Amino acid sequence: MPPQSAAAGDPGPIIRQSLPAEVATRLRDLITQGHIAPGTRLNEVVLCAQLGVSRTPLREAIRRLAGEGLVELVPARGGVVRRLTLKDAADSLAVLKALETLAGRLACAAADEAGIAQVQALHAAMMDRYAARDRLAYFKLNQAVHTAIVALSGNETLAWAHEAIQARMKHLRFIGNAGEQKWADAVAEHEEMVRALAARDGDALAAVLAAHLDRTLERVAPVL
Amino acid sequence: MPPQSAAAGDPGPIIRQSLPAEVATRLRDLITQGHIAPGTRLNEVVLCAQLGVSRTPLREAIRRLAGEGLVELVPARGGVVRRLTLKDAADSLAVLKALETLAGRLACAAADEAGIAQVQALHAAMMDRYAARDRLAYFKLNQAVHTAIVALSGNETLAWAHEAIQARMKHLRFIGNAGEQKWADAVAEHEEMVRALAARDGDALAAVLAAHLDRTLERVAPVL
DNA sequence: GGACGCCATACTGTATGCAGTATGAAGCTG
DNA sequence: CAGCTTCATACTGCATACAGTATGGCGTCC
Repeated sequence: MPPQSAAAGDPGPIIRQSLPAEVATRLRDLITQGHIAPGTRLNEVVLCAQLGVSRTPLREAIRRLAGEGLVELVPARGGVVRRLTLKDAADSLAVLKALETLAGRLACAAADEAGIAQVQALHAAMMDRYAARDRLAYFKLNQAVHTAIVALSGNETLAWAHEAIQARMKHLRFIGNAGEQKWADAVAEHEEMVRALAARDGDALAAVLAAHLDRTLERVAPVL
Repeated sequence: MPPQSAAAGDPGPIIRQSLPAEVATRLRDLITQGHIAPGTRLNEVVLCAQLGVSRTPLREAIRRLAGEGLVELVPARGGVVRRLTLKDAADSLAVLKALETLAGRLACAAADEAGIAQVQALHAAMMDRYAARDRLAYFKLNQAVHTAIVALSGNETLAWAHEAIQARMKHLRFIGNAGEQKWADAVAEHEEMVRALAARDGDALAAVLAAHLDRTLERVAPVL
């Protein structure tokens, strides 16, 4: 969501808030979008040249991703991109279900009108990208909707945990959106979600979110 | 749980699996046990001398703790020990409640006899330390019981998230155990937990865990 | 011919040097 | 005397050099 200021490879000219954070974001994208395959060793020198930074901030970024569970740190061999099993996906989705269910109830109780409007705006933007069949943008807005709903709960720990676990699943969700019917189903479920939120019906929202995540497992299972 | 081999300050003689990990553990203990107060800036050079390591692994340890949410990383000022507010505690406990509730149900359904026996053994050990009023050992075994129950669920993501959030609360729980009555209540609730687990009554276990965590908030609230 | 052991290589892990920046104190001015 | 500016200091963030270790190829021995 935060605009990556220095997209080019050369040393950014403007102010930057945190180099390792930025590097981590870029690396994360590289992994989730499949440019670095699961099981691949992250060669530090190569990535240094590729991302235009030195080893120190790169290493910190790798550790950060390791903390999120995207890469595994094996001693004396560095970081390797974590390979997700079907069980991993099922586990993560089960936890996401518990978290989003809770978040949904809290959001309906605590959210202000502006927050709900913001979710609706994100949803509308997502529908727009869906209509245009812009998968990458749709994908990002999809995640943003879920994140926004969780944020509405007002529970920061909840948001933190959700973000961390969602990050692990990004790759799966990204490649798992194939199939016109599945995609349409997911979109329909999102419609329901936003309706339930607008009506502030916590139970309904929780139910829809739970169902949505169950279906998500079915949608991503084939790729594993 | 893993035995810290090189407890002394000098460079460890034997094999070590990962220096930053070990440093992170020691730093974590320092923070959770209150030797470093919340709000304190982590001066790298001082801690280097204190822990007997160089800046690089220490920095990595600090980043690791930042990833767990124990310390906050402010640009150009390094790491400061995070100060928990009442809201933070309430938020974390709400999430723990969702996680442990789920874990309890899964554990009752999936655990094998050996696993249940192990939890019972930990509980017995905890009761022993309670009888001896050994607060530090009780505290650690208490955490271990919760962790073991979550592990019995067989859901690795769940275990990961639980561990991460529990780490943030360790300090609070450590200083929040004051008061003989509160302590006795907590122990009684633990008795119930283990009984429900042994009976494989998922609903009952979930209910007890939920109540236990609600009470935990009441127990730690006074210190905030 | 196959298997074991040795050696060269490449990569990670650690230490240290250097630059940028925030901070606090001292001096100056209104 | 108060407030502001300026400068010195100390600390973080980054870069790079060094050391330790796993790995893959090659030669040798059985």
